[in-house]
Amino acid sequence: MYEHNTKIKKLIKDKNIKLTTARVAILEILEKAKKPLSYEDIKVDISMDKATFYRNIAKFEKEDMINSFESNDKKRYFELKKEPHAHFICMECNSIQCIKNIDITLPNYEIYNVTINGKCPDCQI
Amino acid sequence: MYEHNTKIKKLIKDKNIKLTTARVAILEILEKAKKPLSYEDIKVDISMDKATFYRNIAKFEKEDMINSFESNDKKRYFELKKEPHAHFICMECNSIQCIKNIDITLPNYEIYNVTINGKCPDCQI
DNA sequence: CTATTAAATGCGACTAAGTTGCAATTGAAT
DNA sequence: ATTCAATTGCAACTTAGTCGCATTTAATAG
Repeated sequence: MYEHNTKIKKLIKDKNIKLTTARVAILEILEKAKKPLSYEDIKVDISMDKATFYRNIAKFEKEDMINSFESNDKKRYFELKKEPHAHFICMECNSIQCIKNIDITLPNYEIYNVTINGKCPDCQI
Repeated sequence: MYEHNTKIKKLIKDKNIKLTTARVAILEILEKAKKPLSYEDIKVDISMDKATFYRNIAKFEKEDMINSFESNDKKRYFELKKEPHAHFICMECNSIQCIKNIDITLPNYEIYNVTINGKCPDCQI
């Protein structure tokens, strides 16, 4: 059905959730990608029902394993949670870029996610 | 049909778009609100077809009169464009707050919009 | 190793924000 | 007042994401 990978398996086992092929597959793709992916994106690589995908994503978010945000194209994008960073979304070409050299703090607020919308260097006239 | 207001009328006339009652009504409500509103929000005050609302919003955005962003509840929120500022969206209570004392610049990027997701002070345990 | 059972999967039907086509209406300009 | 393009409102549509339910799978106990 899907490929396997011991590192990813450990990641799942460490949380107390069931180790399933679908979960391994999702996390493996997210790790390989090294950029946020949507359901449409993962579907290119593996055929998985969207209900399964989104239900697992919900579980991963609850277990604090992934981040997500909505892009310009109305789709949610997901990535493995590593060092916190912001995302830039270009409103011209819809590309998504991870922005690491920015950090935002607001006293008394807990910040999960920062999204910056605008025009990327490539899309300036 | 809707209320009128000379200040808003001027705002429309200054762009080269038609002055219609729907447009006056939308801008007037956005101005009164002083916070971003969704279609659902404006519909509480005036009965306007959603196609009319969204088509006018699209025109306002094209004319650079308003800002918009998507909140946690999957709805788009709109506000009159004034001083640039970020928005904080609480993922617990879905409230939206304007954050003025933050400014983000990225060399070679044009930034339209910054959204911060997290937990607001009221929602910390 | 097999039986048990709670959790996970996949399918199809559904939801809801936003979009589109089109006929009727309105507002700016002559 | 007349004209004509732009705008409005309705209904039908689109589409990402959700939900119910019957079937399958993974973890555990025996």
